Amino acid sequence: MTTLKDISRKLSISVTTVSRALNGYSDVNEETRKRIHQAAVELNYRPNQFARKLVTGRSGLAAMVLPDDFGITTRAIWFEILAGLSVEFAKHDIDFVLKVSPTDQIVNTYQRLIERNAMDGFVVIAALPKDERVSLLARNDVPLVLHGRSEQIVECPVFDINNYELMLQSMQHLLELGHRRIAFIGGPANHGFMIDRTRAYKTALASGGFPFNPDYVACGMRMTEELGMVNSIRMCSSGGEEPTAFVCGNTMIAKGIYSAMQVLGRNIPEDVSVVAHDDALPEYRAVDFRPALTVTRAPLRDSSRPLVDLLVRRIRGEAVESLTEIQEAEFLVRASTSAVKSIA
Amino acid sequence: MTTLKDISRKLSISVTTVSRALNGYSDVNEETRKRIHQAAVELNYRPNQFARKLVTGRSGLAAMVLPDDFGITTRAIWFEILAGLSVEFAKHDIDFVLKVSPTDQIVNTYQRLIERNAMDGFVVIAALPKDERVSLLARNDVPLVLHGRSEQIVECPVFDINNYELMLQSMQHLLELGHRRIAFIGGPANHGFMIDRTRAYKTALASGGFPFNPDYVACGMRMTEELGMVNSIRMCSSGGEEPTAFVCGNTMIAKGIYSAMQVLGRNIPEDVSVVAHDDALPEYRAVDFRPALTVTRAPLRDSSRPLVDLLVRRIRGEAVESLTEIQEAEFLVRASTSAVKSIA
DNA sequence: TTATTAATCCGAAACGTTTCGGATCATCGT
DNA sequence: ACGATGATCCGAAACGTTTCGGATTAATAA
Repeated sequence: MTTLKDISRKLSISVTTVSRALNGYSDVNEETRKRIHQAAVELNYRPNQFARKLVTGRSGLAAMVLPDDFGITTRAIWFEILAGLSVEFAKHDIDFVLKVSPTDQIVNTYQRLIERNAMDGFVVIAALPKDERVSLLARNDVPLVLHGRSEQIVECPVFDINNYELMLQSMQHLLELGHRRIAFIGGPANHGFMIDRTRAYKTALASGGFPFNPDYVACGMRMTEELGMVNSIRMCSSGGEEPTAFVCGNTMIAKGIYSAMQVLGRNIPEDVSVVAHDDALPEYRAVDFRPALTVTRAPLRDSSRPLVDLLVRRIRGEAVESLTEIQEAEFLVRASTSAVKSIA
Repeated sequence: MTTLKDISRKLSISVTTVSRALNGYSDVNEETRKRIHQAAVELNYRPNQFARKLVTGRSGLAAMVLPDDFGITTRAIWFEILAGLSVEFAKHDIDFVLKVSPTDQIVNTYQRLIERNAMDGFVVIAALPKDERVSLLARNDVPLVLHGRSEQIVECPVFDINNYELMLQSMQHLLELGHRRIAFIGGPANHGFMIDRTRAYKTALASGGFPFNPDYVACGMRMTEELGMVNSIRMCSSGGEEPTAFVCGNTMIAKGIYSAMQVLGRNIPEDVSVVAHDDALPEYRAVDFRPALTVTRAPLRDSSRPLVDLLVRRIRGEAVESLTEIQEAEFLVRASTSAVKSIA
């Protein structure tokens, strides 16, 4: 392993100057900088990040901690997120460490990580309105980036998609098609994105002058096929007025509804329209649904870059006010929605 | 952040002694060790792993690098592995870093990681008989643990399930039920585990005196439902003699075969028997198949602990000869296998 | 000419550990 | 009484960086 001292010796230049040359300080002659750089590549020099950490306080490590029961979603989706983060962090020369912890130990895990003081920052997914993780990190002044907005007044960078707007779009589309009894099968009621979407759902109904029926909205901890299946079946066989359209928190839920409708002998979109939010998961491609699924689309893949960029800028000490990014979703009308059946 | 020096000052004991006390050396009085420990918890002392790394050379970091196209399997399964590794490493106070890299850049990624010299070790999954990753790591003398056996003569700890034996068991079961035309739908032909299983497949046939028919074995890069589906359909509609039984590389493939058989109007197990190897993935529970699936079972979850333990022991410098662990699979007969239909 | 200034460079300290090579002191065997 | 032994402790160096506070020289301004 070659060190600064090796370069220093080889060139008869002080370690200080070698360090400053390599770090781009202005007080080193262009000529000697060249020589130093050249020697560095010749000797295949790699700075020792641990020595550096010791003096700068930055380790080149960022972490994410996940619940071992996979929380709101599935393994596949967590992996999608992890993979994206890993490659984006790598672009900034940051190693991405993954912590998995029993759900009831999550806060303790954060606590220990904070105490060890080894991570430059954290990414926190699926913010709750009052999020203990967030307040803990913020209180200890460790950089974090948040996926999903939080009610807390905490100075940290945030990335989110515009959940309110995308829900509004879906609803307007369905309302224009004449639907009135629109069901909403979403995710965990306490999460920020669900709160936004539910608000938009109610707003859209109200702005059309239509009643809000609580029986038409279903929440569930895990946004899976099963959730879509059991809730759509329940809603369609309660004996009361059935919904004529479903809007789904994601494409997995939609998949469940497709199965349910097949079981119940309902046709999409003739009998019931379906629209979903699409995170663009390769395993659940909305275009491959039969019929192809109408969606609001915001690829999960696309969120890793902004998340990482925001966190890196925070770590570098940029002002937090500028560090908020809201992404709009695309709206893609396909074959799963059509005008409501006239009530013969 | 409290350091050794703080404890040292508070107790008027040298930094050396504090360090040695905390690290369990024998040359410190039991009484003072007590005082030191107490002060350590009072001050909430956490050793600075970077300072430690600087002098010991160990960083408390272990890594795994994955292809961004997910290689032989699915996101969900990679996540299952990652989660297991993360919690097991945590037990040894090691942070687990995840690297995702374009498939054709994997070796470069390893190269860079080795040069940076920041990782204490690597875990390498799905060994190829001649594996460039393995030889690269071994050549640079960095600790690794291998999942799956490799032909290479490289001194590294290995964990594997007994692929040969489990295949033999499945085959014997089917042969005893009278099956002769047994198809094998497995994974990528170049991987160690496939080589072992294929060898067992042939051995079993040969030992019964039955012919090996290459049309009955199908390999594929990705062991998914699709692989099971298309290959079983192909085999059952080629016009020639159809297989009476399938053995599958995993339960996803079996799921694909179940779908295919339904499409083709075949009944399991009346028309065709199915047995699979079961990694115990929560999303594909063999007992939940209809009919319940006969399997050889070796939970993937169970592999993280031995993998991590082996790597940790290797890092600590234990002799490598002892560091090989082969796990036997359970054999569970359920409803998907039955005696072959008599050729009326 | 002389004091300033700018351009380059460098010594030494610091970050928080671990570890080598003793030092000190009481006890023990003879 | 005296060297040996064992128990307990410690100073200082080392790991590889960064950075503070100058030092040196040459060019510029007065």
